[in-house]
Order: sequence, then structure tokens, then C-alpha cells
Amino acid sequence: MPNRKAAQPISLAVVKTACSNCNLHELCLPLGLSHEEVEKLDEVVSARRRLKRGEHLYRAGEEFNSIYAIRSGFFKTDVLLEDGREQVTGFQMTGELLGLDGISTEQHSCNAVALEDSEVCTIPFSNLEGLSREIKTLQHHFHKVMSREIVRDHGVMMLLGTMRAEERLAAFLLNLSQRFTARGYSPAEFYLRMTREEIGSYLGLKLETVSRAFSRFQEEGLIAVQQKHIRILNITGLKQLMSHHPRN
Amino acid sequence: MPNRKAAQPISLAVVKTACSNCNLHELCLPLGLSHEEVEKLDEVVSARRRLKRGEHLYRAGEEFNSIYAIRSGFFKTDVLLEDGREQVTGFQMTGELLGLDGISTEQHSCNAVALEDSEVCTIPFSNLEGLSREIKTLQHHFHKVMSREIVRDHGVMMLLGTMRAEERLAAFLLNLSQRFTARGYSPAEFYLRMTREEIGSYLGLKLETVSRAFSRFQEEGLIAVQQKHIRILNITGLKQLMSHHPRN
DNA sequence: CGCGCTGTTGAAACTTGTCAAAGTTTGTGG
DNA sequence: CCACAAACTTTGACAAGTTTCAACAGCGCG
Repeated sequence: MPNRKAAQPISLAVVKTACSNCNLHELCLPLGLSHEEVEKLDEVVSARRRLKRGEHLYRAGEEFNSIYAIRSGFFKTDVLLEDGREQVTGFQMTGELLGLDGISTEQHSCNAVALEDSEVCTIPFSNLEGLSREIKTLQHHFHKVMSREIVRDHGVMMLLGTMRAEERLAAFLLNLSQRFTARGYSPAEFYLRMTREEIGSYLGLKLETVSRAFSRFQEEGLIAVQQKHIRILNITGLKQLMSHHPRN
Repeated sequence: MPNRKAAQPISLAVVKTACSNCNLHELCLPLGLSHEEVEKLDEVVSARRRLKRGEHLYRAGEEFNSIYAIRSGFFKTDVLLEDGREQVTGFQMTGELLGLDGISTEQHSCNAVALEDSEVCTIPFSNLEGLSREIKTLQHHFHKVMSREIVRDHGVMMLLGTMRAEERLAAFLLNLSQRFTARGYSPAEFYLRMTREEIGSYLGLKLETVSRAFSRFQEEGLIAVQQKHIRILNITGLKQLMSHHPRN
């Protein structure tokens, strides 16, 4: 096995990822696998890839071959309609998977764009399927991950279908907070990697509406906003905001 | 093999389904399996279950054990928030699968309700996983089905996030039309199984708005509505309606 | 150091929701 | 088989929320 730490010219495509060394066990696929099984998975995860901010990991229409595990960084996925309409369908962070949408037609159905310099593990899908046939735990975990994505999408549908602007933004901030927390970051303070327009697109709102909601939250002492820097001052307040549903 | 047509007391739970006889090959799981493989699947699909209109196939919170293939009938799934908000997340028809959301937490995360008398095949999930480990084609097909669900959800997010009332309803009708067509029914004439309120819930609109949009489509000669009976008179018109996006 | 992208704020327009009333269909029990 | 109640649908008038358009401020990249 090559020594990855040696100071030598780096061939990006060749650097092997090692699930066994990765500190994302609980977030990514290797959950609950034996040491031996993780080593098999190592063989399947073919390469790391680095992306600069703004770079596409894949584009809608491209052939689907692999799914990607985010090692570090931050992504958005978005869908484009023929008529030019566009919507952000999700924001993904460390330990989350990208590309599941491509399995269905063997073509990616959305664009994945790095919102900051990022690094992903490439997992050739047919290898993953192969290994899933051998390792029951892996198979089941993968199914759970796909199912979780479906449940998550239902949550977004709920948000888009039943919540008003400020509720949507509160839900969004609370969701980010919770995901940062799960990764060991502060639940109350973080930088947004996306623009107001991208937030709006995700939440089904115009950027101005997002901006106004931020301002309103600030006036009410719920958060402190300074551009992309967010501090949540009153988590309970944000949560309450969401349970005051309009009527029915 | 028992003769299912014999006039004898029927024990619902015992009647075996036979994928091999089923005319839903292309819609359900057995796509592209060999004869032999389909027979293995037969063994896994444990029982049929009949539901009356209004009956729940499963409820949110119940333990997840099986997924269901709709043999005949029509369902809705909906999600309930603690605060009483509710949203229909989908309508499912013959040949489609129900229950994929439950894999993630081993609990169903939504309710599935029959909107007309219906019949489903119960597919114990661990059996399906087992068989997937043996039959590559089945495994891959199942992954595609899950992925297709994710892509479908993205479509709904798009609809909820970027379209206005009439566009949403047009998209909804076109989608139904297309799915009926795929099942050999008329593309232009069908009965809605759901109420205006359920349509509204799915589309993120109030029932009055749905009703008004129907009326407007009728005035414009795009469709003929009589309660739940819909005839599409001008498919192109409906499609055009959707490409006149608001602005950007 | 300035230009462009991003974000903020205001006022007016528009879309959808709310409330209310009346019409229609469906299902049930007499 | 009819009658009545309940559920569903339609329509109108008004209110509320969000978008649109516009102007300006701020930050950051080159």
C-alpha cells in the first residue's frame, strides 16, 4: 500500500481513499461493518476527487456511474426544467451521499455543485452493488440511506406545501444547526455556504423574501445575521415559530 | 399450487400471489427476470391483501416489515406533523410500490390509505433483500425503483417550489394522464379518486384554489370537468400553460 | 481600489388564502 | 326507492402573504 503521506507528486485520481481511516464512519456507509468488511469497501471506493468552489461534481444528463460520499466540503444539487425554471433540491455536507438520483435512469437527473472547496470519495455503483450482494449489513445500510433520502424529500415537500416564508426559513436554519451539531460543530453559530438566492430556490421563495425573513428574525432577537454568518440566539423561539401554524 | 378460482371459502392471508401470472411485469419488480427467478420471487411475495376504500394499508409510526405492490386500486400517502399540519405526499396506482419510506427507520413515516377498493401484494422486506443478494437483476431493479422515487420527489419539489396554482394543476393532470396511459387506459378521460382537498394538499394549495383552477381550465376549453370525471380536451394547451413560466 | 455580485429595504401589484353561502352528490336508513 | 344528512364542490368578496420592480448599500475578488 502506498504511503499517502509521502511528499511526492500527487496523482489525484490514484490516491486511494481508506474508509478504514475515515472519521465519517457513522455518517457514511461503513456503519456497523466489521473491520474486514470495511477493508473490502476500501477496495471498492476507487478514488478521491477534489473540487474547487463552483465546480460541478456532475451535471444533469451525464452518464451515471458512481455515487459520491462527501469527505469534506459543501454541495448543492439542483434541477433544471426545459423552460428555464430551476430549483435547488438540497444542500449536502460532510458524510452525506450524492448521486442517488442517477441510479434510476443511469443518467444524473440533477447538477451537483461544490459551494466551497470540497473533497469526495467516488464509489463506482456497480462495485457497491456487488459488495452489497456479499455483505448483508452494507446492503441494508445502503437501502436505509436511500429510504432516508425519500423521507427527507417528504419533509421538504411538507415545508414547501404547508409552511409560510418565515416558517420555511426557521425550519431550514434548525435543520442546518442540527446537521452541524451532528458533525461536532456549534449548533448555534455557522457560516452559510449558499447565497440568499440559493436558499430561496430551495425554500420556494424569492431571495428578497429570504432576506426580509432574516431581517425579521434579527429584529425579534431570534438570530444575529451578518451576511453569511449566522448565530442562533433563541432556538426555542425558532421552533415555536414553526408550531404556530397558520390555521389548517 | 391451490386453484385460486375455485369457489371455496377464501382465507385472504393464505392466498398466494403469483408474480408469474401477474400482468404488471413491466410496472412492478419482475422486470427483466428469468422465468426461474420470477418463481423465486413468487415465494417471497407472501400474501395479497384487499382493502376497502378509506382503509389504511399502514400508518405512520407502525413497525415496517414489508413493502407493497399495488395489484389494483388507488392509494394516497400522507405525512402528519406534530402541530397538525398534514400533506399528501403522493398518489399511487396499479403496479407502483408503497412503503419504501419505512426502510429508513424501520417504522413507516407516512400513512397509506386506499382511495378505492384495492388489492396489494405484501413483500416482506427482508425476504426481498435476501433475494436481491442472489439475483443481481432484481437488486438493480429495486435500486432503480427507489431512485425513481427520489427523482419523482424532486419533481414534486419543483412543482411546489416554482409553479403557480394553474401550472401545478396542469402538471398534476398531465402526470395522471400519462400514468393512466401507461396502464392502457385513456389518456384523455379518467375519474379522479381523490377529493379537491386531497389534490390541494398534494399541490400545496387550498381546495378552493384547486376548484377555481378546474373551472378556469373548463372556461378555456382545456378540459371538461364534472365532479371527479375529467376529460382532457386540449393536451397541448395544458402543456403550454406550464411552459409560460411566470418570469424567473 | 473599483466593479460586480450579493444583500437589504420600500412600495405597489398580484396570487392565493380565508370566510361565507349556496349548490351538488353520495350514502344511509326508513 | 325516496328522503335526508353528510360530505364535497363551486363561487364571491375580501384579506393576507409573497413577488415584482427599483434603488441603494456592502463586501470581496481581481
